[in-house]
Amino acid sequence: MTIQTRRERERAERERLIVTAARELAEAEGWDAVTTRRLAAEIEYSQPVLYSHFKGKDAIMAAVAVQGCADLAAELGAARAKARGVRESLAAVAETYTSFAQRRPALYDAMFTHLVDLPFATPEAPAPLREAFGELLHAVEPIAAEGDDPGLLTETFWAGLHGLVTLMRSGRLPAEAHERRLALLIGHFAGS
Amino acid sequence: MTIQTRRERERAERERLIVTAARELAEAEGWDAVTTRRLAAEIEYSQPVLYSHFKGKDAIMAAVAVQGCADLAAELGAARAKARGVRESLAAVAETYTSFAQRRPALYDAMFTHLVDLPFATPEAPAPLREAFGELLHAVEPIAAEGDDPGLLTETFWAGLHGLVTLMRSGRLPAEAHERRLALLIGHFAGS
DNA sequence: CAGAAAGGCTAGCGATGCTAGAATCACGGT
DNA sequence: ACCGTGATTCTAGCATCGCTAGCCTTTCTG
Repeated sequence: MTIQTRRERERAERERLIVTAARELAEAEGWDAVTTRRLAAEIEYSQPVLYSHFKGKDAIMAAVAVQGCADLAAELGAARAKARGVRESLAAVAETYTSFAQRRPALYDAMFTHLVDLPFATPEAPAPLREAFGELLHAVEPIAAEGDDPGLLTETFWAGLHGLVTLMRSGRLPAEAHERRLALLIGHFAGS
Repeated sequence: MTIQTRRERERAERERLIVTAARELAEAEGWDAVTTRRLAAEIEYSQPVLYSHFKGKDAIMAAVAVQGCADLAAELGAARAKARGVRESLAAVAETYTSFAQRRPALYDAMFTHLVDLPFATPEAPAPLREAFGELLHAVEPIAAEGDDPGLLTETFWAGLHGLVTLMRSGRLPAEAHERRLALLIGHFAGS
């Protein structure tokens, strides 16, 4: 038994090694630099080892995305804890969200831009994904009008944040007006 | 002169052929199917011919994106012409925008998702891009409060639409609630 | 009509994701 | 103690990608 469990423990550790190496390489040089060869060299194993852990490169990106969602959820939670009122919570969460996207663009892409076959809007979604959405939900819920579905409102607000972030990062929106656009979005959702 | 102009005319025609072939292939089978070899076969020329017209595959996608913006601008203009009031115009434009994105996902990706080096938010941006944004601006302008910059408000509203579209198409938002989310977005911008 | 020049094609380079099959290692039974 | 067995890892290679160098044919010019 002990020998079996040691094997499994080492295997799990190597899997974590792969995911963190992929994340760090992506954050340092972008996802284009994360080739299977480069990643294999980084973990000091050969390429096929990657495929004994993950179905392919996309699966590795998905694992990175899940880890990223945990990070985001933690940051959002911390921001919400510091904020006082309802509107301040919303603003703090929104600011933290867009800041996260700008500080860690590669991670954000894996989470929300790249096509990846993760169950998202279902109960089977990985816990970190639901937690990150839950943080948004907690901030949006208080500003929902009677009769509004808080979940739907959160999704819509999230879409606003996501749109701002992606359009700005691709150069389609000028970056210098970001704060003002964010204020407009919050203003229109929190009721001026 | 005539022979020179004929040459140039034929060259321009072939360039249009490349762009439309790329667009049709992308819309039919997705951008992954648009390889330089496949595209060359489609236009019945060899690969290097593509590179005598465009710097690379990304430049071809950019040309397709510009063409797509012209299409979108036309659709938005038609929708706005039919609508009566201020709020109806906004709703019609929003509905047309998201419908366009769902009907022609590959085209939409080239325009607004794919990383492409087109000047966007500047006066040097290609005319179709400015026209498409102008259509949005015309619909959003009337609902801007005094003191609000209509351009910034349009950008923010656009971001909301873009976020809804991209998150839904990647499976991160459930598609069946799209209409209700869109109604929420419009409601919060047009003042309940 | 010979030479120059322009344009298109064949062939190939380096790199990608992924995989088959050889080789190596640790383990268990006699 | 030793050898066979099974799992694990690596070497080598496939098909395909975007892109380009260099030949070759065709066309224009003096």
